[in-house]
Amino acid sequence: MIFSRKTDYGLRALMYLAERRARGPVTLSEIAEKLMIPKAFLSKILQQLAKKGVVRSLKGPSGGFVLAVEPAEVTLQEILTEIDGPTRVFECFATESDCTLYGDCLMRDVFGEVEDQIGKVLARYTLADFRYTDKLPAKA
Amino acid sequence: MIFSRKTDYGLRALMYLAERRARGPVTLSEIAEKLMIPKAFLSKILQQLAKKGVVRSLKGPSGGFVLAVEPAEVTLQEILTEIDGPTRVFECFATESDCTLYGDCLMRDVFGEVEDQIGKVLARYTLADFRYTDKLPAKA
DNA sequence: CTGAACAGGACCAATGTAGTCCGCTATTTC
DNA sequence: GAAATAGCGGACTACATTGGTCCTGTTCAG
Ligand code: FES
Ligand code: FES
Repeated sequence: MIFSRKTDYGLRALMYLAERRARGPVTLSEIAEKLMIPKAFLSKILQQLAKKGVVRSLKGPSGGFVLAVEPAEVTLQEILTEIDGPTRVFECFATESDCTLYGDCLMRDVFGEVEDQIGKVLARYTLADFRYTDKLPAKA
Repeated sequence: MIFSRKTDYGLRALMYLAERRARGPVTLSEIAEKLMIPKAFLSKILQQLAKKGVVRSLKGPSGGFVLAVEPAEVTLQEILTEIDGPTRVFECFATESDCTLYGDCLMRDVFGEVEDQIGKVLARYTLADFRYTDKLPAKA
């Protein structure tokens, strides 16, 4: 019951890209380094987001990644769905055998409601609500 | 992002116990068989719930498990927390190194809000809202 | 043409979940 | 006070998912 590390990485990378959007493509290496995310792993995540059209990727020298959407136009819900698939909260494990035994089992409804509420919250925020602030760590 | 099978098993077992409450202790074997849950696994779950005081366990012949609380007094939220721990939805993976870099990172708040909403829904239902109905499968 | 940069497939490691086994202890019943 | 019954609890295994690596392309600016 937790969003994956992939989600965290992806979201933070998008924040970073949102901030640099005007300044042209940002390389994988830069993002990975600044955000301390394993490069090869982040590569997969960005590839995935590129396929979904959230970012655009440019090959070759002076290439990199650019945010392909208006930060204010893309909700957290959309992002999380694109990274990790739809937010599912419950799966009836009795399905095959005896879910039918429970004609009035409320679990379906309760957890459906839970999913709706999660969706509602996530849909209220967009990338524009998040800022990557590049200040130095307090401890330094 | 899904509630565990353990949760499903535990919840269904509690429903069953709620239904049989008046008729004295129910053995592990009976619950496991009726609900098609691996016996040894269910044993662990019920042990856990026994320690938390949700069920009471009686050893020896004619022993078994009895629900120790009023079905209407225990919310889904409490049950799920007792089975799987508090519902956490997000964990900042940047914590040690650079979470402090993001003084105004909203993730904490957004996901906190998500957790609140989940809690609210789950707190609205109690065991009494669920019924274990022992009818035969439609297909039979 | 060359080197910077992403693409993508195969692969590996760590983690957590699901599930098993077995000897131990408590309780009842005779 | 046996013997049978039922839960306890620790150690263990199996499996799936997630997190992460590596290496060989392909594309493209200069
Ligand atoms: S038994 Fe299938 S949803 Fe409740
Ligand atoms: S960086 Fe830690 S919560 Fe956002």
